[in-house]
Amino acid sequence: MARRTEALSRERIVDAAVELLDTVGEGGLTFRALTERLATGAGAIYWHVANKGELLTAATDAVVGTALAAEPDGASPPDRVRAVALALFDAVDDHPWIAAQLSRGSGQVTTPRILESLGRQVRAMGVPRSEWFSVSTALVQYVVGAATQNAVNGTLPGPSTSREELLGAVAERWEELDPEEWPFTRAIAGQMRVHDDREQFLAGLDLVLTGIAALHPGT
Amino acid sequence: MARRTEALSRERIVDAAVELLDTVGEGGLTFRALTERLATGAGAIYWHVANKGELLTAATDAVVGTALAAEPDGASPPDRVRAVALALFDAVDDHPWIAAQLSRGSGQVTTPRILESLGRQVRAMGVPRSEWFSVSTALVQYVVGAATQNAVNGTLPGPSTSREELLGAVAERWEELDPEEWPFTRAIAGQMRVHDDREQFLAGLDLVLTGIAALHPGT
DNA sequence: ACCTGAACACCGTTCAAGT
DNA sequence: ACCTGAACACCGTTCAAGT
Repeated sequence: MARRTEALSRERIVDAAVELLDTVGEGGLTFRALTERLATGAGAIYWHVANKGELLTAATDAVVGTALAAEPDGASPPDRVRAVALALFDAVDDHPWIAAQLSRGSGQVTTPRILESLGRQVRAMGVPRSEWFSVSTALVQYVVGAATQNAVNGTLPGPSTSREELLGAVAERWEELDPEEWPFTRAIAGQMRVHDDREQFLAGLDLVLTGIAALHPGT
Repeated sequence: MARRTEALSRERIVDAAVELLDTVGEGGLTFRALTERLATGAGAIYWHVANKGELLTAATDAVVGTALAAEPDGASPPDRVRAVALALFDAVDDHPWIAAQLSRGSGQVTTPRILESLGRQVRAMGVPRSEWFSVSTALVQYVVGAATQNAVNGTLPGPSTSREELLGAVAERWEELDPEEWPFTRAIAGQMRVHDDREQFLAGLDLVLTGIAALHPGT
């Protein structure tokens, strides 16, 4: 708290950006808000950061990097895949603005982190080398895709809405669809209301892991 | 071409928005550009559309809706899953701005279309009803996630760059990484250079489909 | 080398006024 | 009911000037 006049640095700028994104959302990250928060001028920020896009990429990379920094816990390679996947899932859940970011330019920079982390487990599972690329990429796509879409579902109405209300609202909308045109979606609306996001995420991951084990039985 | 004075309508506005997004990209969709293209004033557009967000959602929904409109071709349910998945894949490939959109508010509106289309095939595969939600959701997450991330990879440098140059650039970046820190990513950099996106997308889909068949053998 | 802050060009949205 | 277009508030970025 006593850091009145700490030197401006790229790191402090990125930290402030993450804070703003977390508290005020994507629309709240503004150079004016940043200058105020950092008690400086706009030009000072531009000295350390090329533009807003680079700042968003750096913020995304910082958060994901932290989430994946620890060596993944788990007795077996599939368990470690689950650990990595959950770490990312929780990071996106805590910082929903990451979702849109990963579907933009930031993905180019940040995805390799996820690929490296998951890929090592693919290798450890004994998948033949010729399939490393295909299998690890598919795994990354499921994990990032699922985590991302989950965050989308979590941010429709006001920030005060509870998880149950949110799922209930979606379920209600689904139940009002024309049954002629939307038979399947209507049939599962009830389960939307009661499902658990993390469990569902892990269940989907199990499909992929089972598929890997079946199609590429390791050594 | 002779439609000099066609009445303004929500549909014409959305069509113009899609055109702008396709040609000038996400940053090119501007109310000024729209008014010029439609030869009208800003207020006229706001009469038919609440705001820019709604316009983006409508544009996304229109494109995805068209892509999924046809009954999916295929002899078996898995084949029809592949048909639906490829239709979406190609739509995102042709309109890369959809990727970011699906990771934002538009997902809420558009995802049910994809869920319905894929879910019907899940049902046809004989997956027990209690697993419909879990399985269909996971499938949607893989398909949307993979299609989305693929579009991210396709739009780094200028629009003139060829597919090979693009993959080559990514592969090069990966090959320059520190091998101590990035052993796996470096090991697969070569395959990044030569892989085919659609094939890779289908290979990943096969992992999921195989997992479904293994964990939820139908009737 | 690093910071200040006014200025510029541009954007989404509104609204009184028209038909 | 639908359209016009000027006006408003706000944003990202630049840059001459300072230290």
